[in-house]
Amino acid sequence: MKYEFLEIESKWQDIWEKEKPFRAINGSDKPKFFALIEFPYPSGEGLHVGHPRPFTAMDIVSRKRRKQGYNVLFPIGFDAFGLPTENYAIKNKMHPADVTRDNIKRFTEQLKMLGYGFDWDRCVDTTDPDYYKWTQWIFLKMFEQGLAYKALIPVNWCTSCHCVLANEEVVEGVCERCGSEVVRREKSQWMLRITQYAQRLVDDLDLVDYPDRVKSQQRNWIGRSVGAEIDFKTTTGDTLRVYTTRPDTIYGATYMVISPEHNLLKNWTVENSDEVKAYQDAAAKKTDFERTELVRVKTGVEIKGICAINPATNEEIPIFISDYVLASYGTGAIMAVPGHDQRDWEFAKQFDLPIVEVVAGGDIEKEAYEDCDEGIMVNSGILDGLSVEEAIAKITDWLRDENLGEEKVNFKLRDWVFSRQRYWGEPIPIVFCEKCGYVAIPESELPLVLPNVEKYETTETGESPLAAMEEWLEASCPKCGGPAQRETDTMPQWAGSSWYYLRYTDSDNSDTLASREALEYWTPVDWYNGGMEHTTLHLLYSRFWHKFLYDIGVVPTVEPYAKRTSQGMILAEDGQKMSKSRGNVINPDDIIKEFGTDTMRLYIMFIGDFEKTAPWSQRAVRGCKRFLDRLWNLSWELLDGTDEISETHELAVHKAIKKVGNDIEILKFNTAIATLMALVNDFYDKAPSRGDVKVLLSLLSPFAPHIAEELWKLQGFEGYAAASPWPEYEESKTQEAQREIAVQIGGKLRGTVVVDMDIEDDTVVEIVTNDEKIKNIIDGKEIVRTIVVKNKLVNLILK
RNA sequence: GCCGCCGUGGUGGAAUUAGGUAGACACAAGGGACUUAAAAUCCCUCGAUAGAAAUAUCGUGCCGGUUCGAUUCCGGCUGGCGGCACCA
Repeated sequence: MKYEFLEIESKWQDIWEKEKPFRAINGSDKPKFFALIEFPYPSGEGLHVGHPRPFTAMDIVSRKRRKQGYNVLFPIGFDAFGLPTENYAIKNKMHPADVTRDNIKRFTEQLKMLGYGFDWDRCVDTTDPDYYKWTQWIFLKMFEQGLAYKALIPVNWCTSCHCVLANEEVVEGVCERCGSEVVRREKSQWMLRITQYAQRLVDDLDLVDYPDRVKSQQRNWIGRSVGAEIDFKTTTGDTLRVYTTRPDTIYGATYMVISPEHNLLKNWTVENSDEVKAYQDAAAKKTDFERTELVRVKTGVEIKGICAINPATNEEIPIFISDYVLASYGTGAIMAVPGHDQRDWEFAKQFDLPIVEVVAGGDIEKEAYEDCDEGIMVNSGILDGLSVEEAIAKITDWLRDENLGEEKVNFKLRDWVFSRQRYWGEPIPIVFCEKCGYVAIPESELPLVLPNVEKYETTETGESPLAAMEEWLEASCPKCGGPAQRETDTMPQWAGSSWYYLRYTDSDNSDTLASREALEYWTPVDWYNGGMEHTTLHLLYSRFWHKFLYDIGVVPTVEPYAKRTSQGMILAEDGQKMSKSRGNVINPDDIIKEFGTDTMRLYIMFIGDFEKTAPWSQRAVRGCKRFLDRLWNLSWELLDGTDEISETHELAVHKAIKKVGNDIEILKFNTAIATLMALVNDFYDKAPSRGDVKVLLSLLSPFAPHIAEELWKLQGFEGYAAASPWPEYEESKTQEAQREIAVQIGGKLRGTVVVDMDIEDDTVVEIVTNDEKIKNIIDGKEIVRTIVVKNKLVNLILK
């Protein structure tokens, strides 16, 4: 009988469709396991080979957990709002909702073809009003708590998407999505106060099991730093407050700088106001990209006629405006310490300002001495002779006592720009009333359904397409009943994905986003696998939302995800990123058609270290197909022997159970598969019993579920391979009775001997020294030292 | 510039948890069997150099250190990848 993989695979997929063996049960007594993958964005291109890598990995883990007796929730859904769909709809003159429906249909078919054990009954779609009702509800709760607010701010404006972007969506000065130029614009935008959670987002990283690279990237992005705010008086009676992480260097502050956007001085008796104004105007015109990425020659203008007074030295120091100081960080003004800050040093050189050394140890003639952990304070009045650490403590106390400043923690994290001038997103459930301001629509009116519009093209002016729709715009104020205008911006794509995992626990609930009972049972997510590219986007955003929901008593846990892992990217055969424009995209459908789903699943897991990038190899796919062919040829006929593990293969089988089980837990799917391949090779050397094959099929079933199920049935084993308990090994049976150990002379391998496991060191040495070959080498020399590593080696040091 | 990760055969990658026989498993290549032939399948070889062979020497980016012993630990360099970046 031939291995008709296509027939076998569709047969089992039909059975799963009908019998729903992968359904998760609410209210079960079993221990729960919540496995999560990042739900896909249903693009027009369909699945690409990047998708199956994380999906298959978590499918394997889920299937193993089911076999281990867990009630497993492994759900799937679609993150379907967003720009690509809208752009595609515009281009092809379709409605985004229709495009979304078609794409979801295609994705669903493809995912089912890959044989994933998803609980399809809990499938969510972020564009479904029954779903986004709760996205809007969460927004209203945030608005209620003052965490959602509207502000006129300089925003990142994508010149191609005609839309604002969050800081997280701007990569190297261009739009993360389309690569177009991002410019600065002043716009009134809805904002979410994620900064209020900055400290907790940092602290609680200690509570979760994330890879270090993820934790450090989030910490880096949040950018916590400890320093002090210090007040500097000006000669015109103003107070300039600055933020510094190095208050100890205050005696070296020889000038001050304020950012061009800020007008921190009330008493503006500037002698050269034209010059200052011109500089401010020029800075305003620059994009962020120009301000940060281009030539970093320091520019600036001195504000003439006003000086600041250094509170430590009581000396008058000049004040400059310069665009190397950012308005958005700290207080928007700094005390410049050119001796110990390279940027200040460059500026001081440029403008011929005094550079004073206050920490000894560097050479401030050449460059600023920044890394002065070991330096000693000099030229610093009360701080002289102290270490930097001591000086920081002392000056901070002094500032507080003198009422000149205080310790202060700052974050790089900015509030989240939450509105988008696009059609295909969740409407923001707010109206604007002349009398009452921004007013929430009543909860009872949710969902606020996205209306059908004639034209949903973007506008150059930066207005949402909804703004052109009068029936939409006109509303009445829920507070005073007077005329009001609806918000026309929509939410960003990250909104729906910030809480979707919660919906899975109780996806049909119409009274609440999920019942308390379901949340108590299922959350937190036990294992969440997703891409590194979401570390400072989705992963951070959803941690923020979750913490908010915890604070208002909706969810029972502080953190959404107990454990996070990340897959590496799949590159094209040429080592380049796969992309349509390069024409090197691999379509999973083609692989499945030619080799079958099980081969596809195996290869994508065998390709290399799961956490690292790996290039696709069309040839190597054959190796995995060959493995399944060999397995099929070995075991489609009824085998001889008992249902017990045979004595012949006892060692190999027990070792395999241990190795495959452990490897799945630590994401070493490639070596797990290698172990299974080696086992089949063993079975070719010496015929296996039915029991040996039973274990093999059970171990294989999470990886290649269709063929495992088919062979399970052909052998007449009870029930389904997927439902059979995960095999157990006996530690004693994973140990060989004898072992080949290395014999080294002076650390160099000189031979091997076979000895009994765990025998006495003395006995091993005796065997080794009596070995013919070793004897010849030792002959005539004295053994000065003998090192024995049990079951591994003997090393003899000769003289 | 700062933070994190990585460098192993012709190729993808094992071994790195705790220092202990480097190259598992697979791809490609070469040889053989079967076949009219090809494909498929099965068997063998496969880091480099020398040798008929046994074997010897070298070999995990480079230099050095610790150690009986280093792919693994430490220091320095070099190349690559990812993130952050005028954040005071």
